[in-house]
Amino acid sequence: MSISNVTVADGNRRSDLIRTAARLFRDRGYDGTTIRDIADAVGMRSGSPFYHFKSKQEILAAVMEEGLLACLPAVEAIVVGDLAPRAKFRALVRAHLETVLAEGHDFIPVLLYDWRSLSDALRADIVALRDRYDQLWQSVIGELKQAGLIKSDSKVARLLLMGAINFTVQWYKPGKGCTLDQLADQAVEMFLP
Amino acid sequence: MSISNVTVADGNRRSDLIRTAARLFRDRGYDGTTIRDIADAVGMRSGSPFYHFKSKQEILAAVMEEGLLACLPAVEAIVVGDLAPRAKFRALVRAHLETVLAEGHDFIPVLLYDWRSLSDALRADIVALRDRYDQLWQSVIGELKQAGLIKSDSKVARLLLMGAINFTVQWYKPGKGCTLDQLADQAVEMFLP
DNA sequence: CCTACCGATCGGTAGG
DNA sequence: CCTACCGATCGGTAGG
Repeated sequence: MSISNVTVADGNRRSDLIRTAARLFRDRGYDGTTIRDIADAVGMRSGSPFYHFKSKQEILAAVMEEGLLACLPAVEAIVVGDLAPRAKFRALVRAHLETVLAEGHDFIPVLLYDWRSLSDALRADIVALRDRYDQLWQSVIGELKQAGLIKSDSKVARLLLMGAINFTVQWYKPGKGCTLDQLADQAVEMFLP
Repeated sequence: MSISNVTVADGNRRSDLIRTAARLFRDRGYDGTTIRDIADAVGMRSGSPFYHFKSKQEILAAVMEEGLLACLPAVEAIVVGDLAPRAKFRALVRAHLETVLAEGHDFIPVLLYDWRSLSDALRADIVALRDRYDQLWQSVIGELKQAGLIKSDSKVARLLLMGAINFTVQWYKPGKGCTLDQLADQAVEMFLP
């Protein structure tokens, strides 16, 4: 039981580091954030994060991995659900906006912003998860195409659509302008006839 | 005349630095590129770029400013031209794809990728140019809306559309998949009824 | 534009 | 997880 307690405590501190790093990485970028920044923000000394992670890079990878693992289930549920193509697309867009824009959801924005900062070795681990996410989108786009709601090449369509949604990270301010629901409605209305 | 020669020579070296910095910033990011990298690539010693620029930040600002100044005229010509709304939008998308994806066009991708890296003081100088560019897009979107080709809010429409196009920077590989012309056609076909 | 250099910062480590 | 530290790198500068 004491071992279990230690494990839990370690897990919490590790989670603290990941969550805090995500916020800092999102605000200042990976290179603009130092280990000291992260340690300060969670109340550790500058050397202590390396008790939980082998390197700063591994913190970045953990942020991205946790972000993907957190958002995949909801999207998978949408995809296997039996909504009509248009409604399914709307749900997908809405879920993605939540993942990317909701307060405290800093993980996927870090993935989008700082993908380049991740070393090749660690990137390989994340790519599999990212591909899974992309495939889910691809399958919904495929249904749209079959339903005649999209005419162009499915792959390019997916990339353009995800690009439009992902880029909201750069301009959307929570509480200003429209809500995420309104934004989802507008996007669907714009992209589907 | 000797003064004029010196000025020209300086201008060339300065341009070399800007162009080379743009390429390196695009490939490795602003923080991932050192002054030594840039100096090496143009055949200078590490201290010499500071003869042309006060700081690394000013090189970044110069890259972004030059990129905007270079792409504004073509877009302005399109906007004041008398194409029909749909054709005008197509021309705008095509021009923007060229700006962002054509080989050697590294300036605007740097602006998109590393906007955050620019200090507040220098960013203020660039914002005016960037706003001008955005306004040109906004006016074309406005024409689309008046023509009934777009239903949703014009500002959100512009941000989503520009996002889709800007995000191509992250996935498009010149010479692989489709050409810029095909990509422009697909985008227009997708976004307009 | 080069030489020679500095001051600061930063990721990371040894030892406890 | 802390203390104490190091080795490397980096933006930038003085003086020519």
